[in-house]
Amino acid sequence: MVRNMVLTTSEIDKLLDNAKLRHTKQRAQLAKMLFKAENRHFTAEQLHKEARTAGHSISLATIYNTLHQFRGAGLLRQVIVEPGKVYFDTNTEPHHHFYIEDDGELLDVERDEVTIATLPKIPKDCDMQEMDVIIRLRKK
Amino acid sequence: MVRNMVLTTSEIDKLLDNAKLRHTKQRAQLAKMLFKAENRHFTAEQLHKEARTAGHSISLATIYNTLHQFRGAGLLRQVIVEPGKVYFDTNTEPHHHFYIEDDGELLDVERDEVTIATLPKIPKDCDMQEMDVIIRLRKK
DNA sequence: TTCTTTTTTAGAATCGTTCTAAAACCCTTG
DNA sequence: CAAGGGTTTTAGAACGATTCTAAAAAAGAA
Repeated sequence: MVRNMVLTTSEIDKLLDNAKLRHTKQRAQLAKMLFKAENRHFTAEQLHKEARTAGHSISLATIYNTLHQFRGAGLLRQVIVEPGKVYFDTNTEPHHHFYIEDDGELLDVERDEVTIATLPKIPKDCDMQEMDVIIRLRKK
Repeated sequence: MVRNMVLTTSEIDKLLDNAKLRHTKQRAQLAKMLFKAENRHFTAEQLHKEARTAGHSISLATIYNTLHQFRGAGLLRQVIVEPGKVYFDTNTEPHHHFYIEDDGELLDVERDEVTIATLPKIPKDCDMQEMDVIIRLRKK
């Protein structure tokens, strides 16, 4: 996917097509906000506020619906680091996270910055889904 | 700490002393339920139900208060694997987790079953607090 | 015992998230 | 372009886990 700038209208059309989602104003606006050059971490509330600030009137319910649809389409990933709050991440490549507990900030850790030499034996009746590595930090 | 069986009354006294908590019926009952030979994972609700089944009448508020106090004393650790639900773990040694998504079950992974050869550079204004490794599994 | 402080408690409040059902929208087809 | 049928959006209610509140109970000190 092209991500070195804000997506053009036709790129958004393509993105929604690939995700098998109908084209609506709200989904296009959110896609445009989210899929830019830089990956980002955010919560539903944060995105809602940001959308309102940008002049888009999108209900919170639609934010949640759309985030889950984008996630289902593999465009977003969930990160769970704190009780009672879900972060979303536009970086869907395998990677890890720093979590700065003081201000609730998430930072990506590239996959090759953590080398995992041994993995435990997976219980034989299970398949591995994914591995999350979260390094919790505190400001000095 | 002795943990190869149910704690005796005097061991519970010692545990509460070390934690700098006053001795109350509820804290003693919960300590007795939690700190046994086997480490365990549980939520506040689960423990509440279990306490009622065991014939102890402990309010949910007290369960939450006590779990946080035990955690503050280093007797419990929190594990966050699912939005909107906190697990507690009696194993406070550094270790990792399998999380079986189908039934919400947590399993310990001993520290030495995962070898982490390289760690990322910690941002210079931060200290590492802890590292959580969660391996998500799904039943075949 | 009596006094003071701490703990427990039931229930209200809160927070993030999901649900509901009605209105708005989108996409045909005639 | 109008009508019709399926989707999407929406406001607000509902929900589940957790925290708060303020009053009653228990603990410890004197």
